[in-house]
Amino acid sequence: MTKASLYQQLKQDIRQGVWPAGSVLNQQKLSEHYQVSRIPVRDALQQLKAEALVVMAGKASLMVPPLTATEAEELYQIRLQLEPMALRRAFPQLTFSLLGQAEDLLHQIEQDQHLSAADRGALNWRFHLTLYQASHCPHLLRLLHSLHQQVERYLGFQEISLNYADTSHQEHWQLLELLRNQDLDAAIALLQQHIQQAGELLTNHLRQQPA
Amino acid sequence: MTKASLYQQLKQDIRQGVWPAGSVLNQQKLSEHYQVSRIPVRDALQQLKAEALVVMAGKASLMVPPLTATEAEELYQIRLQLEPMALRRAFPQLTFSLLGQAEDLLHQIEQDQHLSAADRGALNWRFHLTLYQASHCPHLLRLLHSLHQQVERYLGFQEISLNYADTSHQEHWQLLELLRNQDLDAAIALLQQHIQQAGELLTNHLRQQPA
DNA sequence: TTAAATTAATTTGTATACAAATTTCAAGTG
DNA sequence: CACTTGAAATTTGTATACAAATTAATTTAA
Repeated sequence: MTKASLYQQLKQDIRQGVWPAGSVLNQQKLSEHYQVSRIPVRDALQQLKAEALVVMAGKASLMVPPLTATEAEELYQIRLQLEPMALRRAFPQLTFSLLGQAEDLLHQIEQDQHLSAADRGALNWRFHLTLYQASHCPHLLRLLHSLHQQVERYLGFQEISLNYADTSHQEHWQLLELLRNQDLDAAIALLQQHIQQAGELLTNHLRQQPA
Repeated sequence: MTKASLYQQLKQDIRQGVWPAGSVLNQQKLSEHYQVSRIPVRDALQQLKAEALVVMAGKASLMVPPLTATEAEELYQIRLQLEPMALRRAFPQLTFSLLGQAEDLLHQIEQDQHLSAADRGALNWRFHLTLYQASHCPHLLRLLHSLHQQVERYLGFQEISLNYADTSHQEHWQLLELLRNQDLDAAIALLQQHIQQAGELLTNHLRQQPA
């Protein structure tokens, strides 16, 4: 387990619930679990801490942060500001190649029958990122990636993905169509509605099933 | 030099140009300079890396990132989206106590005669933060803080601060006045103009004096 | 019984030493 | 002369050991 991959692995394990929300992550436990010394564990934790994927719990201990409905709403409000901005800045530089790549991802989601909710979520997000990448705004993309990671953990639940998967997927096709037709305003409007809806779904879920 | 303070110190030293843009930060050099072992240096660097206050330079080395005019513009565009949002969400929860605190900061800027450009910049930012804090949006505040840190390094230059200091300061008083009068829309409009102007000043400076 | 204080246990923070990787630089080749 | 190649030097990555701090458990006092 090399350093970069320990960071990746730990992040993935947090995402997948190996270390659930509220877990206190102590260095020795982690170093034993991943069969490395505490030093690379510390390195990974420092990075995760700076990204708010783990948070302080007390004076020195770190934990996987529970996400409240209020926080989720906040995160989606931020995305509601930034993702349209990313799309607007990407729009003039969208190539056929890029739109094709995005379309490929949508086909992939349709074809792969045995896709877990998590995997489908990852592909959906890659669809968004593929479009945004044309903006050539590294800081904006970094922020969006970071914001997405903070909620990613909660997107696998049945209550969220069930029934919504289809709607969301159809909206992705619509978005692609609007972009192909050079209708930026409509695309932005659709994107905003898309994000708002996803946000409401998550916050409602969190309000019903706190923690 | 304890761990948290090494992180703070290193950040401050980057801000103040001890390690200028483009500098490669190697661990041994830093550990000797700060009289600590490489371990706390690594911890601090990991955190700074995750905040984009240092960036990879090659496969393993880290450096203080130069800021291009394009990036500065990007960062200010992001702030232009998020700071109005922060003010909007803060507005209903702004107390007289908080507005008083903000006013105190403005008085402090006026009274302290021998204030460096950096110190004045820090107080100005604390003025903004004081208002935004009423929003009770931890993630938004964290982002804004992070965004500000990325440009802070460049705000001390004469070309930027000279002449603009007065304008900026007056706008802060205006902003406070509008908030006291419960005129949110005007406050937002002023804030947007305020940020835009600051952004243009910095990007123009960077275009003239690259690196 | 509760709350504060003290001690014991655990956990984090740091230094040193060594392994693995990267970077540099010089020699060799076309 | 540019371009590889390869070894030397530097630098980063990791393990172990120990110091300092935090957390917990236990005792003591109100």
